Amino acid sequence: MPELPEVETTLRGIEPSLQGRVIKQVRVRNAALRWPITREVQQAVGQTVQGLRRRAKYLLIECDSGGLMCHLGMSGSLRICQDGDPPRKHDHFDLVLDSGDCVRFHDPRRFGALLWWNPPWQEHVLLRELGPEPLSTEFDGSYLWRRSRGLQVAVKNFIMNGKIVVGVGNIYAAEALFMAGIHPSRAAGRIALERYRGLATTIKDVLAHAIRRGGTTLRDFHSASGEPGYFAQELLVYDREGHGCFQCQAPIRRSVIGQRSSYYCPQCQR
DNA sequence: CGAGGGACCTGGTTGC
DNA sequence: TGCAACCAGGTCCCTC
Repeated sequence: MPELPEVETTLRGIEPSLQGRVIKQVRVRNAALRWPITREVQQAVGQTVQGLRRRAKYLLIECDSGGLMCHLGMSGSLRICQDGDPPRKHDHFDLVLDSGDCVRFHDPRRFGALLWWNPPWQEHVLLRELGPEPLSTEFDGSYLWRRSRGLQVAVKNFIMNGKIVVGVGNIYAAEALFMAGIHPSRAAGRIALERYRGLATTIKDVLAHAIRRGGTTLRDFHSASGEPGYFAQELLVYDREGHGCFQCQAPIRRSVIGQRSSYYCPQCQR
């Protein structure tokens, strides 16, 4: 479900309910997420939420000292409800606030995570080695070009590698490569600087545009308020196998690259 | 070091 | 209708 735009949409949705509130309770119904939820997260109890931020696809809830860190994995979502609303299946934890609101985490596949971090969050082991944010100025074509020299890996895997750049998931990798006219299985080290300039631009464009649209809803993504995202209607290649390319009418192809489905136009992408 | 594959989970869809 | 196979938005970790 969640790529960077969906995480950003979620953050914006829960922020008004969390900002400045005291966390009264961290209620764990099922600790068996990607990593077991530990007792450390109870340090949040009694602390005031100072702010929310996103790093890669991690949501950080900054408290007075330290904070919580949540990842939505493949199928996770956070929504605001009232403490006392009956939990549904797969509602694994709640952050109960002094307002009576409750931030509720739902995740059928349980690839998500809830962790505690001690400051500075930048040094957390899961965040320390991450590449730049795609929407930052340090991420550009020359950065991609520099990092890719000598690499044989497919460019699609390259841009989905969080040590290179964060937040580019399977959907938006396919979309950005199509818009840049680059074949997803081309070796990353065999792409010229000019083409990387184009790719960095399309990555920024597709992510920024999807955020404005409230994320992509393919199956079940809903924002914190329950609204679906509206980007799915605008996908150019993702999940369009056999349908005509919007640019040249050739049938869109699907192939597996790095164990993930990859969609591309065999005519427009080289 | 880079590249590739398995692992973690549940549920929806597809095809026999 | 039943059941098995396959597929899914992420990413860490192991092996070669």
